[in-house]
Amino acid sequence: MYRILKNTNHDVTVLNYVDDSGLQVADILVGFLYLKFPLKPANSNIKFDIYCGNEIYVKVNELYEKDPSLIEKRKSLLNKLEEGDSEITSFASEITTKVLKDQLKTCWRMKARYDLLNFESHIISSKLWEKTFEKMRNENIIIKETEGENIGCWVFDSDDEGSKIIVRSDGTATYIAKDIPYALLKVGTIEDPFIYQVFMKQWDDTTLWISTIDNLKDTTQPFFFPAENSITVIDNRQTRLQKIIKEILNKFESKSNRYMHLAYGPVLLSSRTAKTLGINPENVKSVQMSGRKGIYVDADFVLDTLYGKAKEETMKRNPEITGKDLERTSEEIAISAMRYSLIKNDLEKEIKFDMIDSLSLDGNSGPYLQYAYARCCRLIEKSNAKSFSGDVSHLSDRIEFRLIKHLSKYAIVIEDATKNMEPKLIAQYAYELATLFNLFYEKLPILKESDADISDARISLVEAIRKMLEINISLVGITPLERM
RNA sequence: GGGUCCGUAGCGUAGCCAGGAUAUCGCGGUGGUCUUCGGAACCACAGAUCGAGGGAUCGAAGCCCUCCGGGCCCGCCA
Repeated sequence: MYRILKNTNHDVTVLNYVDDSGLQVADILVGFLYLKFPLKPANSNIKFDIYCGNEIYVKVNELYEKDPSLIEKRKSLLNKLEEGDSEITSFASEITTKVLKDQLKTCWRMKARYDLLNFESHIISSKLWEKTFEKMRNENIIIKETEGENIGCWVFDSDDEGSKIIVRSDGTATYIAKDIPYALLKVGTIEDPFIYQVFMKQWDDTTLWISTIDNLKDTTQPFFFPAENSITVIDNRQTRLQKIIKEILNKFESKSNRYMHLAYGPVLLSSRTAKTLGINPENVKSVQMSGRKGIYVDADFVLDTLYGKAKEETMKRNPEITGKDLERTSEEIAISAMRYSLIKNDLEKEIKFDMIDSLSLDGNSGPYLQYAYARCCRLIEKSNAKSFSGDVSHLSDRIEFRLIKHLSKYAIVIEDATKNMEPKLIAQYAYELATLFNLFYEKLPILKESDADISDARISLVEAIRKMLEINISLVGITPLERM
């Protein structure tokens, strides 16, 4: 969506909310401090984020059942984190930063990019949460329960979602609580308290900023808030919580129309793929992933496998591509296969991930689009055409008319995709264009055409297709390749 | 139980919101195209009572109702 909005002249800022506090951080700390997990994984090929998330986190959670004293240790760590114990806090920050950097590597590999990282821990330490809590109390948006099972908690009573605890009876803020000031910040109801610093440069040469608690007042500060419209992109399992947040925004000011939840469906594992991971689902079509249970496939593994296949194919077809070019080409093919499979269907529909099906580079796939583009490029290159002034009136075949008609729908498709937030429309449009082109290529001679007028017209048509493919596949984050 | 989303060939999907004629595409299957403009391609065939039933309509996969089946949400977890 970032690419689509940006290219339709919207001023877009991409925020990434980093969940760097709470229980899961304490779990990892228990692993390092009490269970004496080494600071570096024994196998140096394992990324640090995977090490923490899939080894330490899993083991620690298993051990809680056998050794309840660990739970006490976690609680004491959590308290120290919330009180800001300097030794524990800085260790935690060291760990979460390392995890974050490794997670970003994978995101970047898939061509995601961000403008700003916001940290959950900063929502607390900047007093943003405190101010929001005070406001909500003052305006009676939340009330303190004096009886019943939620006694002592601050609760929001939603009109149609029931009541929701915002602050626990021990005074700590729940998960949803920290989303409220963040939402208020986005629409501009509260002032931005953060100071920003450059975190690093990204793959697309843009700057990634982070909020910081350090004092850097002399530096030039960028402005990130407020936004005219904010789009919160999150799993459709969070729909209920997002509705509650919207409702709370409305209690402050009627700005909730500027806050929208763009939901997407989760990636599930096909039962076939789940079986290969040792789970035996009975009569079930798909299985939810769970890091804690070890039921998952990780993105890097899939990309690495795709990369291997793409490399093999590329070497077979294009022996002259070698070295860095070969690596780059194979990587771009792998990424296009993955990205396209994630966006070609409805955003809200769950994605059934199957290890075997997803490794296919044929049919309705990202590489198919790249292939059509590469074919266009080679035709243009071989034609030695300097300009494209072929006369369309020389075109007369039905397939040529269909192509021209399809090309002309471009603006409508982009508008539709943008207004309705449906990136799949662009993917589908590009796929149909590629399909029509392949048919055209198969049925009609282009360079071989003996009539020069017709040939020129067809070359011009190919150039139009090439350009349109380039624009559209780029919009969905696929890199056009001249050779593959 | 309440809310919500979904059910289209063996599998995965488009079309549904803004109703029109023989329901899209891919994978898989079968059979073809090929002295190649690069076969990651193209063509053909087989494969679907669009979950079931009812309703309004000249007309329903689509809209309304009922039922059946399934997912997700309904934590002082995040």
